[in-house]
Amino acid sequence: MAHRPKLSTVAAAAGVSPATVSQVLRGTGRISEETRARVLEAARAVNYLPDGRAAAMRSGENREIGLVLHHLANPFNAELVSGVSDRLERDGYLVSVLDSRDDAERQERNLRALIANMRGGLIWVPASGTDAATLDLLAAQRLPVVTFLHRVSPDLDHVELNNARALRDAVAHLADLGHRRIAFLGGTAPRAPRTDRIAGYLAAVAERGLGAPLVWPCEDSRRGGRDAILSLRAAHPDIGAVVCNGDMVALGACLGLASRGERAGREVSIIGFDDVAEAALATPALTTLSVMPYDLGRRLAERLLARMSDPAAAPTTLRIDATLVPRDTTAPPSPRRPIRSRRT
Amino acid sequence: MAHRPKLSTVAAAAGVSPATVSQVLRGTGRISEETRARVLEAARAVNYLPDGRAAAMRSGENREIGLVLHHLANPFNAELVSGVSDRLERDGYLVSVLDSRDDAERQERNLRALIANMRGGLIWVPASGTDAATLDLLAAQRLPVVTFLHRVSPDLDHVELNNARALRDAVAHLADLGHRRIAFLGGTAPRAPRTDRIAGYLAAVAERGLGAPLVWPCEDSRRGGRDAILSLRAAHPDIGAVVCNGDMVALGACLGLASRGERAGREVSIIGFDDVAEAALATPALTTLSVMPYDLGRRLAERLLARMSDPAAAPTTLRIDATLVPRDTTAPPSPRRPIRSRRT
DNA sequence: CCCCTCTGATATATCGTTATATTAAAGCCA
DNA sequence: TGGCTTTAATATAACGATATATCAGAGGGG
Repeated sequence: MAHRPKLSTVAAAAGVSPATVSQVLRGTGRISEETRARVLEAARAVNYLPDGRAAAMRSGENREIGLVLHHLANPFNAELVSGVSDRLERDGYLVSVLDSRDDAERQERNLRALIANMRGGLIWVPASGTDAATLDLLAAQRLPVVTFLHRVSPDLDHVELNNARALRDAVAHLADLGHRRIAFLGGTAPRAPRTDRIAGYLAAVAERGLGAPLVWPCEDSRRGGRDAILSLRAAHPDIGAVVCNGDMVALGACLGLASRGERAGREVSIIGFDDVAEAALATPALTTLSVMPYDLGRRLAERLLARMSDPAAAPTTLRIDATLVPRDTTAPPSPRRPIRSRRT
Repeated sequence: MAHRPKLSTVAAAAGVSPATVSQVLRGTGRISEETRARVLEAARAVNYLPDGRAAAMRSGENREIGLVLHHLANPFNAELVSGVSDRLERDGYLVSVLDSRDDAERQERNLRALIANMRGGLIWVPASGTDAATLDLLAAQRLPVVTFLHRVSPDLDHVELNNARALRDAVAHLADLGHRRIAFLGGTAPRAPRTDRIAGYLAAVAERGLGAPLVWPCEDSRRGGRDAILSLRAAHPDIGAVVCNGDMVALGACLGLASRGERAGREVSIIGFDDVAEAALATPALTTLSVMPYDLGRRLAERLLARMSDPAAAPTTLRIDATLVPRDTTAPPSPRRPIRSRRT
């Protein structure tokens, strides 16, 4: 057998017509038990797998879902992917993941290829610099889309975090511990998730009457966080607590403190954002704002399924609250007061 | 316009036949400059994107590549994905990533869906428990495949690491520093990459005439490494150095030591495997066996491209050497002798 | 002035499925 | 026995693109 088996291969092997094979495999139409068995056996024997493209083209159905995000290496995203996949695979969908690396041009390429090749639906964390042309393109394809984190259009279903509230909670936690000078650390982009967080941070600092706010930008990565905490410590030794724009930044900051012989939760209190698996595991364990990425993925998937089943419904927005998980990197500001590690 | 634009939509808009539109977009046939311009303008105006499925079906070409691996959350894999994608996107392919989570059943489902929907090629890290039926299925589809890490068939192109040699280098490095009792930490599966590493480890220990070897299994994750180093320290306090089955295990082991108030490179020397980005960044910086995952991804991609361009060629095997990168978690076994942090 | 080539466009068949229409055979009832 | 329903299978026409064949008209040469 020189080529891959197709419907007619199975038909020939079973001695029936291609139409019959299709009906057997799809479970439609009237087929006698005897031919059904013969067809199934033949399909198994030649290792037949249907060509989903042809099937999808004819039937109009499509069970492929694209998931486009920024940065696969971030464990938050890895957990999100698991949540999305588990939920959608349960309904027989195939989820393929693309990493735009937050580059609008790569994202555009990826989306074009994705749309060209799979027509089911899209879960999308838009990259910075996403332009209107990309949105027009998506709209024209009538593809069910759910955006996450960054809203790019009022016409698309959207899921986002309640960032302002989360930051308020974080600042409140630190203020309750007795901290007066609290900085916000991380990010550089002047767009929605980060600006919302900063707004929440500034509002909370003002409400509580705390010391002058300080926004200290850095790349959102472990390395960025490590370098930033060092420059921050050098420039503002009086900062006693830091809320970070993500766990990777926070863990990087912990590393930075460690390299100075200091320790998060002693000289400086640190709060992350995301609650990646590593946060509970680190030493000291990271206090962070948990959004349960796996569960979030599931909810994103369900939004998309809802959209696919009713393409005409009005666009929805879902806002998810983060909950503060106190661990060992936050403590009262008493100088030189070591804390005992709480096991996790 | 109620539906997504297709070739005939563009044709109508430009006042030409669908065949002409196809020729313009594909750059084939003879088309006057004037109609070409009109067609391109029309395609842009209606936001046309070709249906790749129909095109692929007719032309037999396919520019979709699947990448199936174990565990997206491991940064090693994230870097690998980048390398693969960058190389293949350069040639106009779409790479979609699936995570089998090392579960043979999920892998089988994923592969079936993948093969059904995309017909270009596959880069595959087979899960444990991959069975012959899966291999038969793949073989019957005549899909170009490159396996990575785990060889499952002599008929498929394969890329693997020279694990035995890498472990030998690691043990040699520790022995040269003066260590006598060295353990191997990590993994549980009794299959190829790990058994090769253990074999190399045992051989090196024997050759060097070191103290009794010790294989200490654990889950290959940060958590697994952390827990394992604690139980290992408790059971065998005389072990002075550990070679780990991956950087995640090694970094976990460092965390475990830290939670005891110890430090990798002081009480115990630790060597990882993979050289993920975090390794150089951690405090202390992790000594590890580097395989340059990004570059490795590129090489995998090139293997696959070669296979796709010549499906009849004999299957090849590529064996990649890891190089030891000494950083701060390895040092002479002198008790209580702190080492200076080497910046990276 | 007719035949031939060249150009630029269109008509048609095809890829591998599935949905629908159609047919062949069998069973039933009067 | 003849018409009518029921069952089980097949024939046929799409889906949206591309490859190939075809065609109409312009220009050129004898």
